[in-house]
Amino acid sequence: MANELQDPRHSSAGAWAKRLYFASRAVMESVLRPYDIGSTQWYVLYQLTNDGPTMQRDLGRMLQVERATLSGIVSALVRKGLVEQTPDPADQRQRMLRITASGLKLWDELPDLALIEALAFDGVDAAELATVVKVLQAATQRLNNHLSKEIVDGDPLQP
Amino acid sequence: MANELQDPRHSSAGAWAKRLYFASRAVMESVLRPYDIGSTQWYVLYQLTNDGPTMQRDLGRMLQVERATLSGIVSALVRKGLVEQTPDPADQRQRMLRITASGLKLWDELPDLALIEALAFDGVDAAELATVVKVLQAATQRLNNHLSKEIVDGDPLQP
DNA sequence: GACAAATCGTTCGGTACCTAGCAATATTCG
DNA sequence: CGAATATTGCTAGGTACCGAACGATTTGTC
Repeated sequence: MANELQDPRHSSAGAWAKRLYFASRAVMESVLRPYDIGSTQWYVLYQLTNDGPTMQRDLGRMLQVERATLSGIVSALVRKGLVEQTPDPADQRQRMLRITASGLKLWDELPDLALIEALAFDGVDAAELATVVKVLQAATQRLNNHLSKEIVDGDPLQP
Repeated sequence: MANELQDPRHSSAGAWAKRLYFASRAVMESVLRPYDIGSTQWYVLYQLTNDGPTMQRDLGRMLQVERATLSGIVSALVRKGLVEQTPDPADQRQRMLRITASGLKLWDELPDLALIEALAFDGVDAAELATVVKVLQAATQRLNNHLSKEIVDGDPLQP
């Protein structure tokens, strides 16, 4: 992101969004390290445990992650024997993901990561939190809009 | 981050922080793609152009990036011939980074990335923006504190 | 002066993210 | 029906991040 410019940048909301993201990931990964899984792998296990077998395609949408990315994450879990990946009989293009017995066993040992979110925003005023969500959401949308327009119009940042 | 849980998570401030970070990076990278450099590589060029030759050690602190990470970024820039890395005569452990003529030439062609930050938060109320920074900063700090304590106390999330 | 400790950069292995392009399979439409 | 199109997942190659371990060098201390 290169957001640590002296000027407006190192104290900007964007820079803090990045820092929070990395701090949050660092906590999750330090908690998960002993179990040898990463933060997104954790979510896949969460999903498969709580909602049962899921199509890889649908999981990608829930996670908002590209197919290529999820492909790597799933293959890591399959390699570790925690998840089973089988072709869907109805549509051979799709893959069905299912947690294995070994995956379920690991899941039961895992600490509750939801506490991290609680820890981060503990005691913050609800109205302020709502403002944060509103502003970040709006900013994200503006950037994403810009991104789509760019494809059509060329690069508006370079007049 | 695995922050897209149905429950409180996919609408939480933490999840939006992640989304904003990635949206912001996506915009930067789409702008920089034609020039074949990444967002952090851009910052290194920015620094070397504006503040002159810099120690790799100091650059790491400015960017708040681990030595291992910066090492890779610098070697990518050196490979592309944009940056020159030489040992500091005074302290042979340290490396001095300097932009090359070719790097300077590229820099002059690059669009102004500062506009991205402006675009994202355009028209947002200043007071709200201040709240966002305050909350994100506090949350980051809580997580980082937790991280340091964890090393001493073991894992407080797992009672 | 010599040995221990700290610092700096690199390499290695891992996670998570992306685009681009490919192969296999489904679907749509003439 | 059969050809064009869309969807799904994969690989390859790139960026950006981390921790751990290693070598080289400097600093601190006895």
